[in-house]
Amino acid sequence: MKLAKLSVMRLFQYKEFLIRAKSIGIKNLFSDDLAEAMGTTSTQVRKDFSLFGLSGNKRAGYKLDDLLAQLNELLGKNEKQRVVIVGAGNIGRALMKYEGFYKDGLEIVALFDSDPNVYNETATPPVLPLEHLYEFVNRNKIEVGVIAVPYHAAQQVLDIMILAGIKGVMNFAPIALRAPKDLYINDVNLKLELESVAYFVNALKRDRTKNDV
Amino acid sequence: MKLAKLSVMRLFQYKEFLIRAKSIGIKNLFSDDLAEAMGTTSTQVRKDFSLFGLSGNKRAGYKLDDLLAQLNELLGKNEKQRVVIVGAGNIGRALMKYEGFYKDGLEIVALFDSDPNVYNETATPPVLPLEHLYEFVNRNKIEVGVIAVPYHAAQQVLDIMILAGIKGVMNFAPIALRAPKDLYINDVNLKLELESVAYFVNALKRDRTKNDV
DNA sequence: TAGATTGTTAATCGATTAACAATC
DNA sequence: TAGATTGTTAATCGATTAACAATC
Repeated sequence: MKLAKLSVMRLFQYKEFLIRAKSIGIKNLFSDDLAEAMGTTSTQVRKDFSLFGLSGNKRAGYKLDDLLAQLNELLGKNEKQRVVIVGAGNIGRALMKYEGFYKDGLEIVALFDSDPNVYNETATPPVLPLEHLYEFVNRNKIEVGVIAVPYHAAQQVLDIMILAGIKGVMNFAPIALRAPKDLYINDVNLKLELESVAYFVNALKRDRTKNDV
Repeated sequence: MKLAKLSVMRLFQYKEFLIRAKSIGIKNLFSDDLAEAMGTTSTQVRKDFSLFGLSGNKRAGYKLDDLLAQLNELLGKNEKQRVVIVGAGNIGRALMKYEGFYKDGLEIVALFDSDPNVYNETATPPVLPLEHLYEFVNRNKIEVGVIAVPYHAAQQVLDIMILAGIKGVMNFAPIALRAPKDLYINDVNLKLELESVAYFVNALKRDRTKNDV
């Protein structure tokens, strides 16, 4: 299957919206309704669906329950995905505390850190010594990891993860990680994202000023 | 100026790398060195530079100090950008505590929340009542805001921000916000990012299984 | 000079958007 | 049926990559 990363991301968002729509009693909708809610176009919606074989009815649009069932199937809601987080700093702990994961099939099973002061083996999820990372991941066959450590530690953590069997990583460290091609890496750089907002605000302001003159 | 969003993002990353390189005494480098460090190609690096008029020397590559100075100029390091965060939950507080912002020109000047239990007017930055958002932003001419509230409150918060004069927003709420075109919005959906990692891990596994058969 | 590197133009790739036939 | 909506094919757009001339 082709990756079509951006389409997949939107499928997750359609799903999110459909769950909300269902909760307020909606039973059927058109691609236009979805587009409107998502801030995209109905063409985009139908294109995404077409890519993944999701189909509706040429007269009555989409049946919400059917669509949702198909999306759940496609996106693998049914398989729980267990996740470890390395780094119990600000970001690691924020993710740990986020309650929204569980109902969508994501389970944070443990955090790891190198600082003994934050160990907490009896918490849920437990915060464990970094040295246990390999063994924990390997024994529990964990496939998804989050790297939320300072940049100078990130590559080292990733190397352990790979050895232990991790197949996909969400990386918050602001560094280009080296990894084999079959590892899926998703870099998220929050400082960069915020910096870019500031940049574009300034850039647009300059533009406006220029055009005013 | 064209937006070239992805190029701008990379410029910030080049800058980050140059600062580290400088700290270990490097004085000159080639596009190839930058590419290697960033996990991209030298063509990409030179293309990015070319887009923004950054030039090197056809024989000796780039002088680190010059390049850094030009990048700082371009990316506006010199203007401090003040930022408000709305929502003092997990994400809002994690961002607040992040120390890396200040040295790159970003200053979190206040958080806002609707829960009186988290108010703290004397902290740095202070956590203030949401009702003060409009007045604070307006009076201090803040232009950048972060939305880190639950999705059902996000649009409301954005509307206040816009009225108060905010021009760019980093939005963590998983919802498509409605806003005039001249507002710059950067959506960051952490759950979605993690879900997609899990998805691609499964998808690639399926692929591999299929090919093995 | 010969070799290495930059900077730019052209080609390719992937994703979005437009157009429109099929059909309920 | 006529009108509305889907699903797909073609066109466009933006970003990346390849090719290569310029030149230090």
